[in-house]
Amino acid sequence: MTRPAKASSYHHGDLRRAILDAGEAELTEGGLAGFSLRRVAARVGVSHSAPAHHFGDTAGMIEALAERGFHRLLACMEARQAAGLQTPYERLLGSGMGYLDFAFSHPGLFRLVFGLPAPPAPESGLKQAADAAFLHLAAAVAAVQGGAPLAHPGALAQVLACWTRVHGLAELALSGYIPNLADDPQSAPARAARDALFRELFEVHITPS
Amino acid sequence: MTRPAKASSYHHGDLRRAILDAGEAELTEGGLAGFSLRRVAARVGVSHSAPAHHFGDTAGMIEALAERGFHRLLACMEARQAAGLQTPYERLLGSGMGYLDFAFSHPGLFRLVFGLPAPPAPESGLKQAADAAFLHLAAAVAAVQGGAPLAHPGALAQVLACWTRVHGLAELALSGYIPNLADDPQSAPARAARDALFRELFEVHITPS
DNA sequence: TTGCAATCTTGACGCTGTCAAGTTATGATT
DNA sequence: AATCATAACTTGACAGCGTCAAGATTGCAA
Repeated sequence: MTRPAKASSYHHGDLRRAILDAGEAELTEGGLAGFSLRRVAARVGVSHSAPAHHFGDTAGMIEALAERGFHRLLACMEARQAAGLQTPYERLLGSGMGYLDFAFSHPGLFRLVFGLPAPPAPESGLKQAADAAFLHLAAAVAAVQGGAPLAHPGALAQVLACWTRVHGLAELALSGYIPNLADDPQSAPARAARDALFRELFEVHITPS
Repeated sequence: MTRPAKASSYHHGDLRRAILDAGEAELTEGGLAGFSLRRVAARVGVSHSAPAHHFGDTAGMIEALAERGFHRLLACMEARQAAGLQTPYERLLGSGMGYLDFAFSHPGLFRLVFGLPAPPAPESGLKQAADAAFLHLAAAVAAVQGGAPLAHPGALAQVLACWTRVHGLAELALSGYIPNLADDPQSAPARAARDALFRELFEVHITPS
């Protein structure tokens, strides 16, 4: 339950969340390139340095947005995994499709998240959010292989193989390098096309001749 | 043979190339985030708006750098493919390793190149450079499969599978999400570790249970 | 030699992030 | 109930940024 915004000028009530919402909207509309703390502040209707008060500086706000991004990524993967068929393999594919859903429904946020260096500080919320998303994937792979998540080095390689494949597809498709995949990315047919291509590429095995 | 820079203030001699060199250096040192036309100009020793004269605006300069980036990417792939063993499959793996070489030796340029939308204009130098890199990969895959490059839809899927795998690995490793791969990226052991992981991930096949 | 076009500089404008200082509201203490 | 420390937010200033218009310089061709 979030407190509603107040009418008075000072003490907005939930300004931190409001600024993050506005930042995400700015990211959606203009991408990371034209991102500006002052425009975010103007969109919320507060002074130009209110964001810095909550996030320190630009890097701090970017980091807070990235943490949000990881939460959204995890939510997308969980939603699609749950909607998948009942075999572990289909559920793993569902997680990958959720990964693609996130990339195409929040392209600016996706680029922001993975443009940042991996969070090093173990106690940061960003690191925890990133770990949660990674562990979701590891568990999905373990469910297919029938062992505990990341039980042995080979299991890590399996997880990394899945991750790099879906991530590479997301990045290249988002940039427009994969034909007929970036047109009207929110539509149901576009999503179906992404899913089909992901399934195909995921299973391709290049055989040494 | 490039003309040497002149001593006189006006008419530098080869300013366009000098500015691109400086821009690449700035990218290496500070990444895309802190990129500034004015610092590039200062590094070359010309006025603050000299870059704009050659590239129009910031986007124009970014685009010119991206074209350079694709050329470097192709050169890295060709170098490693030539150094590979004689089987087509090993040569394909070599191209992928060259892709990783480029990503780790020019991380800022790599991020710039693939952060841009795919070039739409067919006559642009950027589009031609991007196509050349893609065709190199398509040819390497075709050599393994024994057909002409991109002869049928299945061949395109094979190429995309290779591309998304190496690209996803490059992106995630560059961000530091893959352990023990971003430390001292230029060293020979680091490169060997990248190559080994790439080879392993490239061949992993997730089997439906 | 003259004139023109390309090359580069200079100066100005608004926008940006950041910092220091000031203003207002909250909530705990007395 | 009055006080006061503190958190929340504003205001004003500063340097750096991209971009544009105008001016200065140079090479080249006629």
